[in-house]
Amino acid sequence: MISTSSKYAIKGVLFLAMHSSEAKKIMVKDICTPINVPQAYLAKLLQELSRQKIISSTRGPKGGFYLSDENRSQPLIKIVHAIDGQRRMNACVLSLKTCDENRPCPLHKLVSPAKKQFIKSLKEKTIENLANNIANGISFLPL
Amino acid sequence: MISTSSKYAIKGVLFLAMHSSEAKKIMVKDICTPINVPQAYLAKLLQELSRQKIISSTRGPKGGFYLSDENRSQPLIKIVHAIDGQRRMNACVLSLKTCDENRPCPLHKLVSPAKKQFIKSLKEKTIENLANNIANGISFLPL
DNA sequence: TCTTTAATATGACAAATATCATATAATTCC
DNA sequence: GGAATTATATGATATTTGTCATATTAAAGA
Ligand code: FES
Ligand code: FES
Repeated sequence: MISTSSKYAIKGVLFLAMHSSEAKKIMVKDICTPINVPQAYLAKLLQELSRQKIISSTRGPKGGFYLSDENRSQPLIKIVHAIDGQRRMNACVLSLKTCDENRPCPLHKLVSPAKKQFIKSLKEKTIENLANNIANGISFLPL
Repeated sequence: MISTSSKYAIKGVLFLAMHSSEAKKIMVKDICTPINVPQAYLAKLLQELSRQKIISSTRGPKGGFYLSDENRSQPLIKIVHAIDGQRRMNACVLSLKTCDENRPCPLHKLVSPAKKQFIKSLKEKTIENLANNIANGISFLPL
């Protein structure tokens, strides 16, 4: 449903949301350990997100990754779409060509409401929203 | 969330539910084409399910796979547990070690209700239930 | 302008998953 | 009992996904 890459990307972005700012950029090597993701892998993912303008970065000394205010206001789903593409999330559980109400697979009715709800959440909740939850002890990031 | 193998297995079992009986066994080569799954792959999966007594089989001429009445009354989740193991389905979306309410990851609240609901359906609905839906044109199997 | 620092780009490598192939064992029918 | 048939067992290959390594490019500061 959601790839390991996306999971890592989300972890990384949420970490940035909590600890970085335009004034305080963070290097991958300082992100990977606390969120428990291999450094080179995370680097690749953050680079991709940066290319897609979902997060921000600058290189050189004092450089690193960070989140602008605009970045923070983006919905979570942007991350997973950037990494997994648009299709994966919307695909049929049984991998039928099309997943729609007209010609539903046997599992469609079981899974569709649940999945719609999840996708809705991903579209509604912003990076900032989730970061706030962590900050407030409502949810937890590492490990 | 649910592996390709499980998808194939479910397709195969549902096909058996619709077309087989103790008196009418079906060979893999007659199942794989209509449900669009590679023959050798499907064979392996059905063999595994047979070993785990989730479906039935006999070899030799007039042999093949089939579903007994007892087989039909089993919940869907048995198939996915047999193929994917117990863990996969219950794992945290972000792959944290434990997924529980006490120390939820940032996505837990977004995905947990949806997933619980889906798992519940898989536990409640029997193979027969879904087969009936197909028979009644409520859902569709092939492709 | 030169050195250092960090992201970027590219591609090699490893592991997991999915797919295919072959030999063996059990059942039926003659 | 022997030939044909079909599941079973086992393992090889291919593809995808995840991981690692290296060289390049841009920014900062002296
Ligand atoms: S058709 Fe399979 S999940 Fe919608
Ligand atoms: S802790 Fe991540 S989904 Fe429950």
